[in-house]
Amino acid sequence: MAVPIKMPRAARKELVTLGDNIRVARLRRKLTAEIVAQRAGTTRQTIAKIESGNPAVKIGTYVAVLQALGLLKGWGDLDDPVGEQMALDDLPQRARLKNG
Amino acid sequence: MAVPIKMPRAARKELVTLGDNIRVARLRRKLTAEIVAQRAGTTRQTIAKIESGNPAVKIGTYVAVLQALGLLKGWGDLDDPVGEQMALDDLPQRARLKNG
DNA sequence: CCTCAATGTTATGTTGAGATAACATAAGGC
DNA sequence: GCCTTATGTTATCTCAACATAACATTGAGG
Repeated sequence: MAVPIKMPRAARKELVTLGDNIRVARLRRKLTAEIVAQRAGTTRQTIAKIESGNPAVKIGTYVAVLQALGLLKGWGDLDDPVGEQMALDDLPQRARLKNG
Repeated sequence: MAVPIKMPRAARKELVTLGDNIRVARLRRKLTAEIVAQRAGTTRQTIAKIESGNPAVKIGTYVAVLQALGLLKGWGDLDDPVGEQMALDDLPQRARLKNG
């Protein structure tokens, strides 16, 4: 029960992919869900949720699991196709809509 | 109040980086937090939490925000340094500890 | 195969995430 | 500088995520 949550297909698919990758990484390392759970400070059941792509899991738990598997480095670096230019310092601190 | 949550430094840092990247992407697109929140089906406050790297946010919300900014594609594809080889099909379905 | 550990599944209680709302502050365009 | 509005901040309430626990199933190895 507890149908995971309503989400756009593309988004859900991406989470399932991430979950699959995490599971593969875990099995490659021959680690049980229990062990990874302990290392990440969570439970076996939550690991299962992550590996199944359940969107209702805190990102902090995801990150802890990635770290437990040695997959964390550079994870937060998403490259933006839109922004070849402009770093945070060069951007306005606020967005302003058209007729403001 | 509400100190975000206890986490390893590296993990926290990675989340802050992700949040920064999301903020930059939003500002580049000249979108207000309010607009992004609507598109992602959440609230302005939660967008703020994400951009500040708060680990206590559901990953589903993160994904929805990434999608709202056009940053979703390929996000779930993390490359595992350990596994040059072996796909999911070739792996045992369960991990088995040493003296099993 | 036969065993046992790893995983699936379900139930329950607690705690905090997140929605909602209201007010304060400050950035940006004019 | 003004004025508008994006964002910061705080408070309250609800509901579900997560931990815990107990039982069922199934795969990996000997």
